[in-house]
Amino acid sequence: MRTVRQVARAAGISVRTLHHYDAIGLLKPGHVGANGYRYYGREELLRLQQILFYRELGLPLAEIAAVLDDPAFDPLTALREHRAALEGRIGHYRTLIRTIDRTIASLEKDEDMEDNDYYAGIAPETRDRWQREAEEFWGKDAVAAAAAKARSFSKEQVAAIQAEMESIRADFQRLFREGAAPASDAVQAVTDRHYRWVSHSWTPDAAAFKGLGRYYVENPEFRGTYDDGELPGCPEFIAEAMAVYADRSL
Amino acid sequence: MRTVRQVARAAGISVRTLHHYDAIGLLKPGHVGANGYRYYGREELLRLQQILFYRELGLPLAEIAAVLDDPAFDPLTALREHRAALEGRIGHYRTLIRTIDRTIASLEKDEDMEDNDYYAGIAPETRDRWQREAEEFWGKDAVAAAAAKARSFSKEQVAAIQAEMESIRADFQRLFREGAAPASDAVQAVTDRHYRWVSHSWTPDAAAFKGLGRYYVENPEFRGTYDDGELPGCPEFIAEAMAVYADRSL
DNA sequence: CTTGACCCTCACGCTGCGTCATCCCCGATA
DNA sequence: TATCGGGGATGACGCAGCGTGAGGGTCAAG
Repeated sequence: MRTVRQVARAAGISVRTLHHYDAIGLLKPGHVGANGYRYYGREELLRLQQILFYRELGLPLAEIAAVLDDPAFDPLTALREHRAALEGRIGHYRTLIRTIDRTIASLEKDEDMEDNDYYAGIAPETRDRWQREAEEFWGKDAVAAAAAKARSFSKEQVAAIQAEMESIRADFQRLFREGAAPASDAVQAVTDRHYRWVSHSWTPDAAAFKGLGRYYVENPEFRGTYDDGELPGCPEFIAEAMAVYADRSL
Repeated sequence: MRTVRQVARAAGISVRTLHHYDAIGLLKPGHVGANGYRYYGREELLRLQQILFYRELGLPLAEIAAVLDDPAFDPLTALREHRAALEGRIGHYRTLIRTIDRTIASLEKDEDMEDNDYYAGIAPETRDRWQREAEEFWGKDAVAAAAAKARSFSKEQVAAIQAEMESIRADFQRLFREGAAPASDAVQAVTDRHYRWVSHSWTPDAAAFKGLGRYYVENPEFRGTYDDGELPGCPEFIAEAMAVYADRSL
């Protein structure tokens, strides 16, 4: 029969943790003295070792309780699910790291750039053509307003915005390759980010957002941006996702 | 001037989130009406875009506030630190996954095994090699005695013992990462647990315990167990702790 | 009997909102 | 003008897993 402190020292945890485990019913002391003192026996120590093992693996305490208390609950299943969850997190973090790398790269480049232009790095004649096309599509005023707004961003903001667009594009392409449905949650989530991205310089309504989607399909320049020469149908996929998004959320 | 709902829809976040950002001072409305209504202008929307961008990268809100509010605070630095933190988490998760894989393997093997073998889940040829190496190191008799003792445990005991070893290993690695001294109380406490763990099947004297430490350093199999491919020096650290322990307590 | 070392029970804090519950406000309609 | 529906606002609890006091009994030793 060991006291909380003795158990805590032996197991390398805190007394508070034992209190907590007792409170949530994960590990109750073998005996409780008349004075309220907790006493732990061999059995509890073994259970504690099990708990700490699973905890080390990152399983939530509730899962641990389920594994230990429900004999029908298969630890193999629990571990495999947990493993999958961990891999998912790793993938997520890797995506974040890639985006950060791109942001860092463009921030570093930006430091020796003078103006804050979204389209820095793109040939002037191309930019002019884009502008003419955009004006035809949405009107001169809208384009001018968007451009003015764009110029108001700081270098960091521009860099962040560029990086975000790269990330969105990559996500769209990945989902397209994976065969996701335009109306699926995953695709719609990316579409939402895309909508917010567009909103940096312009706040389109449902019709305008759908129009932008069609623009991606019809304009060869944009097609090339999204299909990368090897993803035919990707622009249509994105346009469809945008149409769904517009109908649902705008 | 947009209301909370309008901003929330446009940005794809919830009204509650805006309330929250206001409460913690991350994003305050441009104006607050006499009725207490929050109104957001262009400036606030721009700031919100920035916030959401960094949030996607996984930066905590406090960090975001620092980046946006302190002009002296370099976003490059913040991003690089965050990147490093993400990589750290990835490494941690990978370690967990390896441990889980080992556990799954031993659980699976255990199911069609009759005897309670410590090294369930490890390929027979590997076990044989370990055995030969151990016999060279400590002698045939000692190894045979240890093996016999090991077979006397129940399944639960074996599981507990395995769990304890995992826990000890994790503690050693953590302490090593934290830069603890081999002779420090914390490290010696874990070393004591390790000594007691070893004693399950074998009661080494001071010289033998030190020898086991050297074995951890020299044997690539054990090195890999302790340095996990990213903690070079960890085996030496443990060996040193064991030597100190042996001199002091054995 | 007094320490000093332990034990106990609250209970807030941290992260980032989700989710009610309760109540106020505003524009449009009957 | 009374009313109603769609917001808007302010608490406040909940979640995960304890850390960290606060305030107050208990116990063994001197």
